Amino acid sequence: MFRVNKLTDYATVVMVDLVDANFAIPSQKIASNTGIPYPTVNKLMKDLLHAGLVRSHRGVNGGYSLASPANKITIADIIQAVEGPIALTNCVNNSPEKCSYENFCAVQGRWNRVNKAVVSALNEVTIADMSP
Amino acid sequence: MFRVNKLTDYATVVMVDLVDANFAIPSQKIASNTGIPYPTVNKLMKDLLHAGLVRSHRGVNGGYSLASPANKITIADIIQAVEGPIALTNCVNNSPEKCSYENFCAVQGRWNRVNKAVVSALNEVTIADMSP
DNA sequence: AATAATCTGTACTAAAATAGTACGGTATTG
DNA sequence: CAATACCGTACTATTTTAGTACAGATTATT
Repeated sequence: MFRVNKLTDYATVVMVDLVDANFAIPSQKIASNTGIPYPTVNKLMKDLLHAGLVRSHRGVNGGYSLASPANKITIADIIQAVEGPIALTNCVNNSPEKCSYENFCAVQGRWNRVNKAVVSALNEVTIADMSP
Repeated sequence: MFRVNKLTDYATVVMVDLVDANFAIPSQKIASNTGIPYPTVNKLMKDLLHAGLVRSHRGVNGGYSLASPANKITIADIIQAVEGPIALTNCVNNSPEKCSYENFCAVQGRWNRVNKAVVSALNEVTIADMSP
């Protein structure tokens, strides 16, 4: 099935929960707000942090907040944060792997166009759009 | 990783191999043309046939041919043929499954917009575009 | 300075989806 | 009627994803 990871789905819910928050929200709170299990929220936050989509604050009153305005963070950003580079097939330019048929394949290079179209579609929707 | 199945990738190669063919091409021939293993080609052809993307002819001189002009068959068609309905998450309208958080989820319904954008991106590229 | 709250990194396990294989059966042509 | 080629189902192995655990690091508050 052609779909995003369940974790990516969760990640959008988490990100939407951070929209309009004035203070940092701890994982524990995010978990109870969203219904996503606490350990899973923790795992997600690490990925979102590494990708620079959220900021973290440790210690008492710590937690997470968005690193940019909600209308600047797109679905493509979230997918990339959780799943890595968007490469629909191995023969797409930014794929982390190589295609073994590359040399004689009839479609070589042509997936790039498809990939670009999908990435721009995913870049058109922001978490501000996803927020109630 | 956000990607199409390997089989979908193969399927585009197979479909491109059928573009400009004047006669039905047997699986065996498709396999040797493309480098995709024969049993895998067989499996693919069944899916493509069921989806109505190719026509089959049994017996001597049988094989497969495109069911429509190459510029009418899109990448979205092929993905759907091999992987089923395109539903990026469970909370998308045409998803075969249901989301268990549905009632209180903050993003409920909003993935539909993303899904639509992706589907139309995938419908803009045809196998004629993918063909050398 | 001590304490409690909270993030952070790594590694492991379990579950699910995908890829690949096998084989007996059916239709068509010559 | 024999050779060619499709067709349906079901199984197995592999890979990917999801979920869990836990020890360590940092900070605000008292």
